[in-house]
Amino acid sequence: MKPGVDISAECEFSGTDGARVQETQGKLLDDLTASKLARTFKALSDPTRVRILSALSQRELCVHELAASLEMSQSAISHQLHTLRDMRLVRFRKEGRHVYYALDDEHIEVLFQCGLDHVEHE
Amino acid sequence: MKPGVDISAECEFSGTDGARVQETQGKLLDDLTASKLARTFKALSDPTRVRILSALSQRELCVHELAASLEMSQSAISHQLHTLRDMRLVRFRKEGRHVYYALDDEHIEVLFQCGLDHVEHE
DNA sequence: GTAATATATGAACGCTTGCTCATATATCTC
DNA sequence: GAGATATATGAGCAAGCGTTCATATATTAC
Repeated sequence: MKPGVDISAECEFSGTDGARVQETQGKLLDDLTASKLARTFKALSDPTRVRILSALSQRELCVHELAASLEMSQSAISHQLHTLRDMRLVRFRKEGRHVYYALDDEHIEVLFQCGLDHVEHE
Repeated sequence: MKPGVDISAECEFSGTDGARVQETQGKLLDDLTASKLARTFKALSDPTRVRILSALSQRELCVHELAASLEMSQSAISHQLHTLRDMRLVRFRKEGRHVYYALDDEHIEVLFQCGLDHVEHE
């Protein structure tokens, strides 16, 4: 009933609730970290990108090989590679007219595998 | 130069390329698994959902407490909880007018933490 | 030089997503 | 019963996303 330092919780037990809310807020992931984390997962949230990473986990591949392997247009693959590059999940090297892409680090493979475990675990 | 069993790769070395493509295709994640995996990551690809899961990793919370903790509308939180419920990432129990949500299993926490490691690792 | 190949990218379009707002349902208090 | 509280949900809308198509750039072959 007393006004208190409550934020906006209107649950029946406002006092206790306020304390729980404040404690939760204190331990909550900060906004920046939450956004970064969401961004990381978002990079892996599309089937095409997942398949690209799956292909690259075997060996480096040029754009055309990726397109042929996934049976998708070169343009679609290039656009997705752009996204993956922005996220620093892949690196590339040029060789003549070809551009070979590879996974940027093994850490993303760990995350990838971790997701796979979850899928198989269900 | 020979037509071969090539799929659609037109790289200069079409033969070798075809072999690499076929080998890549063979080891590639199948479509269903790729989609499931993408779906799993997509569930974690939004800052609001990340923050909800972060809050629930501390303790179970009712909708209103979540809304207050994240300083978001009850409706927005409810909609996201619906999504998380669909993905079986949270479970809930009713107690009077309240509905308390909690993480559904520890496995999602592993994946969550794995993503955090990646973010901090960068 | 021209032609072909390999890749990147901008525009457009349809689909999805995350929010708000209004409202429905359920429970509790009186 | 009426009114307040807690949650869920449908409609609507603006923003984002993933593709295609057309085109630009770069390299190689001739």
